[in-house]
Amino acid sequence: MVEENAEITQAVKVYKALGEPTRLKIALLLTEEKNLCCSDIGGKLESVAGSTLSHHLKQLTDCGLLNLRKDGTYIYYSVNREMAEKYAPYLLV
Amino acid sequence: MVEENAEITQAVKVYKALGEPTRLKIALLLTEEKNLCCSDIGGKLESVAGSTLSHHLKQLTDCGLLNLRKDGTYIYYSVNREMAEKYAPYLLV
DNA sequence: TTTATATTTCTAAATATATAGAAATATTGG
DNA sequence: CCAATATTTCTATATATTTAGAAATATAAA
Repeated sequence: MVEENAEITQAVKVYKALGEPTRLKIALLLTEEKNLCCSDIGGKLESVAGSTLSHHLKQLTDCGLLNLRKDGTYIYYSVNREMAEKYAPYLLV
Repeated sequence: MVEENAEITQAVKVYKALGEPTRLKIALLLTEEKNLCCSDIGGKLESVAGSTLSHHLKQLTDCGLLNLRKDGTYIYYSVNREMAEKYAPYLLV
């Protein structure tokens, strides 16, 4: 019998985060170009409201796929390579 | 500007399929034990209706992650290793 | 052919998710 | 301090997903 455990819960979170077009694009963007902030990312996607973007970035960071670095008013995001390698090396060009 | 293309659409499908606990468990089950049929799988999961299982298996096969082989009344499923290697080698123990 | 078993399709309901506007919070620069 | 900019939180709505019962379909075995 397969059970729900922390391992599975974690993997599901990561794959759920990647299983949505805007979020997958964000992850791909950040493998090409490191350290983009929320509004940089918004500028590279077609018409996404800031609040929407914020929710997507939260999911991507909550599952551990993105790292963030605060610098003043800005928050710079980058892909956590260990996580990408473990769950989705597809992301890593 | 990041655009929606066939590549991204395909990857989103795969990750969406894996981003749900029951489906991830099915995928993991099938990497351990090849060629299980729908009801075998049902027997290894906790209380999932046949119709529900059928929908999950459809999503997993539609995105290309599972192969199927019909044999009489049964349909045997197995993981498509190329796909798993490309998108989610995490699955492959 | 009838029966039993496996799987799918149809349908409906409950739940979850994506979306964005408005207000709130945070930080920098003037 | 005040104004400008970045991001988040709150709230609501539209859409999508998960779920399963019942009926339908398919195949094999008696």
